[in-house]
Amino acid sequence: MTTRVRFAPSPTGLFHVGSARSALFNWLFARQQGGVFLLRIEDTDADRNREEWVDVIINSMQWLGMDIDEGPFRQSENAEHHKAAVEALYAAGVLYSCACTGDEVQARKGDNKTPGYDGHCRDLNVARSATTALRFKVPEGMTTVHDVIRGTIEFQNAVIDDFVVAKSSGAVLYNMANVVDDRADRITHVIRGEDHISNTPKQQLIWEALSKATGPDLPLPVYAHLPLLVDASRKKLSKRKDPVSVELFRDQGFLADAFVNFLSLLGWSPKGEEKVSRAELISQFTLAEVNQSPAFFDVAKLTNLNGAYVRELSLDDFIVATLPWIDPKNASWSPADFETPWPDDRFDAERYRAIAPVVQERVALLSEVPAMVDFLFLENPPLDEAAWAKAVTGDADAGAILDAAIACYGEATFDAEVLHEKTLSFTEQLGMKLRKVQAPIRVALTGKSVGPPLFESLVVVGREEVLRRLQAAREVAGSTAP
RNA sequence: GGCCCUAUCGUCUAGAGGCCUAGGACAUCACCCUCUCAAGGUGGAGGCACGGGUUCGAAUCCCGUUAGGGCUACCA
Repeated sequence: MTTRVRFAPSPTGLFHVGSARSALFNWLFARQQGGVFLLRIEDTDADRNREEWVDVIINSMQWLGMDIDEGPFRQSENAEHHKAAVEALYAAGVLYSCACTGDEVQARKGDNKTPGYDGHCRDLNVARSATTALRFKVPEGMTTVHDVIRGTIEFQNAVIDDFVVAKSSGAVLYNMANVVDDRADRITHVIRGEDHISNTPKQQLIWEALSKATGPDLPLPVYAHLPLLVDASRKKLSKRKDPVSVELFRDQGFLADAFVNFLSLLGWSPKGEEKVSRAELISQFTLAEVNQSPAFFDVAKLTNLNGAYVRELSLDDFIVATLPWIDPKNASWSPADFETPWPDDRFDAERYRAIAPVVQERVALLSEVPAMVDFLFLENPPLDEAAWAKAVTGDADAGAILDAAIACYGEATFDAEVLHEKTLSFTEQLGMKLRKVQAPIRVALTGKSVGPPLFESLVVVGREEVLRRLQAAREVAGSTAP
């Protein structure tokens, strides 16, 4: 039997990292088993769904490279099947009509310890109407869930209340719709978050009732409940409270491969190195090895991993990957709320390509690139006041250093090696250290005290412009001379 | 409250009774390298929640306690 798994999100908010991790583990498992990965949008709650969230889910999955074999399907499109299944179960006597309102249930419950519905209408044979819901008649006994990750979990049926399967409006609810679809889609493995554990016995009950009432007699799927992803206060990640939307990470310049690799490390670990390729992930992944305790999403670790992936890119790939941040016109997509610090017409692809190799080694996030190369495309790069004050206007030696640099760079060949040597020699003549001498030159050139290696930067900017900037700085430089 | 899940460095994890003086990664600290910043290298600090069993032997198995979390909707 071929493995068939599904990722079944509800489009009720941003696509967050917890959902992405669930999708990933399903996808990895499907790919490894040579199975089928399908996407089912569970949009039966019309009040909470929004079409734009569907697009976000699909776009995010595409970005992460999780290709879907079947779908995306809309659960809402199967409404007739859901209703037919409900009727079949009602006819089979598994369901009963209930006229209780929520308030009535609450009022009767008082401080009763038993949770949920009290079974008030269970044997009342209430006539079905537009104000009655349909409840599942939970049988006596015990329901046992076999979970690949957690082992056997037993539920006394007495603590499972007679849950609603179809609203008075006729709308079919999650537990029912989900099972009907899983059966129709011939799902073999249900891989989802731990927050669904308590739904599982209900779904098993429905599954078995359906097998009996309508057939076919399908075996229960294998269940695997993934540990939750939690926030800093160890609570389940929330779409509302936590800024963890997948698109946000893409917009900050994380690479999809790094992101996927990091996600795979939450609740699971590969043999050996943590940095593993997608192919290796697919071949190594095992559901049974997924651990059982909740994990916190550590952005610092993701960032570090991302840096490693960035450095590993070929020069061409690096340039293409950074296009959205440096040359938006030629990029295939654009990060939200982002503008290059320079006007389009001042961007120069040749210069960017020349500096890119040394920039690539220095960024962890692609979004860090613009600030590192802005001095190439801006006539007057923004000045870091503190750096300027310390290295140029406030340094008594700055004048002498800039004088020497101007004299030297006016004649030297503009080659990084050569400039390095020549600078070293005037540094010695001044009786200083290169560490000190590079500071005012760097600030004069780039406006900042940190950036790409100085000599490469000088070469890319070019003699004429270098001299202009150094002279401008010289005008205001600190000096010991009168 | 009830049911259920979980518990190894700050974080993610390795660990399937002796290989554990508990390993790795990120973060952190120190040093080295160095034109700034990164990267890299070396080293340091840092953990089995607690209490009982079982066993010759427990991070690992059992029980309890504590703590955290999930669910407890005519949401998914």
